[in-house]
Amino acid sequence: MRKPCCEKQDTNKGAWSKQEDQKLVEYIQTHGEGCWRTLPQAAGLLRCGKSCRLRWINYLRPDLKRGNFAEDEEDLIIKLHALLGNRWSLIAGRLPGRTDNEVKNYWNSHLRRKLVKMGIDPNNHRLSHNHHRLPNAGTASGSATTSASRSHASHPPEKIQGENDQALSDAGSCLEAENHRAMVDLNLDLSITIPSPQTAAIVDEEERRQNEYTISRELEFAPSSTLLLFM
DNA sequence: AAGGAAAACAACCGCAACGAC
DNA sequence: CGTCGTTGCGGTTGTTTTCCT
Repeated sequence: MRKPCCEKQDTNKGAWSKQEDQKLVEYIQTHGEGCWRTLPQAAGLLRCGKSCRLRWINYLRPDLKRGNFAEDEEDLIIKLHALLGNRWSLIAGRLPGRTDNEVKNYWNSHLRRKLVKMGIDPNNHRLSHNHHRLPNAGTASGSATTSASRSHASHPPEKIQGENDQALSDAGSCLEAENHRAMVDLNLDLSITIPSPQTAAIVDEEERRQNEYTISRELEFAPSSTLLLFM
């Protein structure tokens, strides 16, 4: 039986105090990021390691860029979401100074609504049925509509199988055809190397990982501006 | 000014991946 | 090669703030 990550009875929960923040920052500045499990005790914090890690990554790290998202950041998030789905850490990785939690929250509170207003289904980045042609859709935040309207990318190609098994099983086989089509669309819109649609439908776990790697690599090396050009 | 609703933000939880042994 | 411990991720919930009536 695995031990829980922290002893529940002796840990603080909820908002962090200034003193706690200070202890954590000082400890990490002195010792660096190390074993999160042992860090709280070493730093004299009554927190579980997970909580410390989250606090550091999301709020205390010196390289964080706080404040409002710029328009180009918004744009990039939308486009990356269309490509990657809810993989916030990957998306955040393309936005210097932003954390996955921040991006996720911003998506849920701002961008999701924004897309809905534009007549775009934020789940799949396609035009909603009741907005077959929205005069200005796609102007406000760039050309998200372009790919969004044609792709079914909330389940990005490389995660069609596996990660979304439950959703897929619910949707049934017709969705596979839909996803299948999305892959073709992605190829058209995003210029991303994806295995042929024929193999995609039956891609196994290993191939899926491989695809994921391919896309990750492309994102890793493609400058943001290049991505913008594609979308 | 007060109260309720909505939005925004912060943090927790559970699970999966990964590495060490 | 299997098991275990740790870390990281994504979903979700709780709290605070802002807006509206």
